[in-house]
Amino acid sequence: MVATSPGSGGKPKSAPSPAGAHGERRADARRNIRSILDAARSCLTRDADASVADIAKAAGVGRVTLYGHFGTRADLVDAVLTQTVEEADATLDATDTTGDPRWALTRLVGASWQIVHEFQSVLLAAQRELPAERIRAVHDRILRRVETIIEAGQSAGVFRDDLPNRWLVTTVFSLMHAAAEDSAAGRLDAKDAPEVIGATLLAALTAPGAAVPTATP
Amino acid sequence: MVATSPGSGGKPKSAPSPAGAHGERRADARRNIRSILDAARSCLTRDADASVADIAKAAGVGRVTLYGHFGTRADLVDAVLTQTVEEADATLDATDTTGDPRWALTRLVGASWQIVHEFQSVLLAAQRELPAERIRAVHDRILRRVETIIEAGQSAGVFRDDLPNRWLVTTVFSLMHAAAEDSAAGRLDAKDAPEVIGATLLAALTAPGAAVPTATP
DNA sequence: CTTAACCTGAACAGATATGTTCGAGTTACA
DNA sequence: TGTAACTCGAACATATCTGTTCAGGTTAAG
Repeated sequence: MVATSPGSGGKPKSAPSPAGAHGERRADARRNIRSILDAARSCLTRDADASVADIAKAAGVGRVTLYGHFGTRADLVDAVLTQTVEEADATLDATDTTGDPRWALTRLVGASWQIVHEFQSVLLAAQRELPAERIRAVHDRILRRVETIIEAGQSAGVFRDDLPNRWLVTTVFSLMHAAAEDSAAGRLDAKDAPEVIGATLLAALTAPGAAVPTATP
Repeated sequence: MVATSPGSGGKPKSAPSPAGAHGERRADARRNIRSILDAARSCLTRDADASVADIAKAAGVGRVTLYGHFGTRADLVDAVLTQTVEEADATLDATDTTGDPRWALTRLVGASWQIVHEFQSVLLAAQRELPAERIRAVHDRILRRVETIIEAGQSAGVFRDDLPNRWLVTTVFSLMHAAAEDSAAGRLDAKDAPEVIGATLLAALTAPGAAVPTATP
């Protein structure tokens, strides 16, 4: 037996917990986990259906080793998604979300676009393997960020208040990912995307009766 | 041999063409094709990953019979998608798209919603099996319809002209399907959807500097 | 009625994954 | 340097689905 603790007798799936609790693995193990995660992201970015074997090979690691760290393909995909989203979240941490909520949103879109665009395929893989609620949960922090900006805009009277906020958040995400798809299909130039998305969202969030803001200053 | 003409020697896939050209099949064959198509739509609506065996059983037909009519699972999914979209297109034919393009669009959204909502899972199945370009092609007529309304709105000066039209079309579709997902996840009441989508789109399509229209008269 | 089209279940062929197990070899680390 | 953690490849065990073939039974249609 490698690392799977044979404690409980249930399904041995998705519980390769190696040492005690976490983080106390050997140096080479940690190194391999990194390699696997990197390779997985790289492979899934190119092909959302990349097999575990492909990923292991790309990581320069045996398939068995991979399964020693990730009990299931789904676990691996989950880990990659989580890591990627956390990275995006870190980027957003460095983004100014103060001032006029309209430009705050514009900045947020601009900062997110790169990652949404590049790792679109990872999300696709997740959508095929993970339950929708899980994906939603992973995005929770980012979702909240968007909601906060929307609420700020509503308080400031520059964003509409006549639709459910959850829907407005959905709108933001939906258009970002739609742009990523259009970009992948060659229907939208990636470099134009942030501006296009921003312009669309700014209008979409404007209250009926109010004027759509013209351009980001 | 059942119906597959052994004419050419290439791959016998996706070419179960039975009789001469088309339509000249026996009555029971036509009946079964209908059953299969209906069952497939029903099954795929509940589960986008429904197997061919499930569909055949639901259709009250042997699996072999199914393969006699549809060379491949992909062919079947394609047929179901095509039929569904054509149905939607027929509905849109009965929809008034004259008059103010803003309300024409609202009406179009309202007429489409029911089908988009109900058969969302069929689209999902198609996205897993068919190339994106094919899906796009199937939607061609509907896509064009939307584009026509957008152009009309631009000519009338009520829709924005500062973004690529293709993107505006994408926006319309994206929000419709996002609403379907939100609805399936219980985040949006299906009966509110047409109004919510319409209100969002009307704003999104408004030109910078102009006022967002208030409500459908 | 006669025949060719059609249907049938069962069984075969094959691909393609995912996980797991094994025995033996490395490597980190105290 | 000893030992436990870790890794390796290969093979095994499923599983699951897609397509295909067969041999014989129905049914539509002229």
